Amino acid sequence: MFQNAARPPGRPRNFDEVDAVEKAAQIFRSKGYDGVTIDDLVAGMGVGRPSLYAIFGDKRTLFLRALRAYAEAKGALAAKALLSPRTLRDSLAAFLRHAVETATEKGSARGCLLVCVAPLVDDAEVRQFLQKAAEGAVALVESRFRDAITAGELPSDFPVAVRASQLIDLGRGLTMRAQMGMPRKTLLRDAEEAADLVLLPRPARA
Amino acid sequence: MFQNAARPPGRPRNFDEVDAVEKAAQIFRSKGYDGVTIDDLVAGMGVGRPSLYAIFGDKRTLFLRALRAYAEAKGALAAKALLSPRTLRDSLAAFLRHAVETATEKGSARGCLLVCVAPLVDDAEVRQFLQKAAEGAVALVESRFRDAITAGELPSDFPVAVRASQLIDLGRGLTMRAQMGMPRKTLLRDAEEAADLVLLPRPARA
DNA sequence: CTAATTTCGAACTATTTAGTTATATATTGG
DNA sequence: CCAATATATAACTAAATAGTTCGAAATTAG
Repeated sequence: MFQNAARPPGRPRNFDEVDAVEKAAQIFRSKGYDGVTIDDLVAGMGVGRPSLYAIFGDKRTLFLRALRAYAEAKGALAAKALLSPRTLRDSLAAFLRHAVETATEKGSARGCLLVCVAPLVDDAEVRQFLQKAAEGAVALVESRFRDAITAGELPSDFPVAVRASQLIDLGRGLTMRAQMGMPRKTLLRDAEEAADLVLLPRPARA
Repeated sequence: MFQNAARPPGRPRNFDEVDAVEKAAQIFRSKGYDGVTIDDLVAGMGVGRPSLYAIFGDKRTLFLRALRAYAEAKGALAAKALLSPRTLRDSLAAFLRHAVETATEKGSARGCLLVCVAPLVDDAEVRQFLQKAAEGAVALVESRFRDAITAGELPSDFPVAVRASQLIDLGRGLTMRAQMGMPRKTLLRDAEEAADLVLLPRPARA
């Protein structure tokens, strides 16, 4: 009863659907939304033009799907970097390093689909998704801060919400700079500095 | 001898060149580079199509000109916000508030041509310009920090370069969030928090 | 008023692009 | 082998787009 992958009737596809969506995400990441033509997608995904329309719908629909897949994958990796057992300082640094590394990978487009290209897409559903994703990222960092408070790594009055949002903003800044061509080495150094910054204690009250 | 604006021969233009470039910048800002068609520019700039080509060249050339004009105007305002006589804390906050306000102006596109759209343009000259502009912004903040050290507002070992770069990154983050539709009120609050953050003293050495 | 100059407006051409259709091909099930 | 199904390849259509051309209009100079 494990043979649930019975081949469906009809000519088999000569591409993998999940893989094709991943490729679409990379195409959008490197050319932006408006810069991508259907021909770019047909060529880059290895899917015939009629199949593309039949299976993935139009460009907008495909973009949304690629965006969701990208965000899910990236979110999982980011959570792993942030939540693996380590000191708080190292968690935050690992989180930012991961952002820098994916944004400066050799042989792939610079930048990030979520940070650099999706915000420019003029579409309500995309905007809504981005807002949710951003909220999720902040909440993840915030929860890491709270764990640190519980573990006694941070004082209980540490401003978790503010600092979490600031860490994400600093990560966005690093990613934007990656997109602009700043070298990885510089950005990795700045990632460490950013992790230090958001952990600075508030000055003692008067 | 002040009549140096002698009318040139030929039919006079019925648009102002500087004003048209400004309008072009707003069109690019609201639709991105690839999203803008020549027809968009013709309609939005109030310039006839053949005149547009004759006077401004093709889309890429016009974009570069619009970008330079936008950056110059924005840079001047940012410098004014940053360098007007006030406390350091208020200078930084004013700088970030200004970024938030222009990125969330009613009746105009959200975001920023420099932060949100130009980095996605796949063009060496644009990239080079952006790098210079970013360097300039950091240098401006850095020099404000140095003034503050001279004025005794900051300790002489304050890490001016690192914190200046971080302030710009935080500003980029705020601008990206503006583009994503976050309300001005929230962003203005976060601008204040960001100004406070980059001024936190380093912990006393052991 | 005439000639020269420059812009304007509209139309035109060639190219690119989105989306569809038609036919051939590969597979399952009987 | 035959019918049914799903995909692949290529060609097609209609629309959008970039860039140009051409005659009319507005101005200066003589």
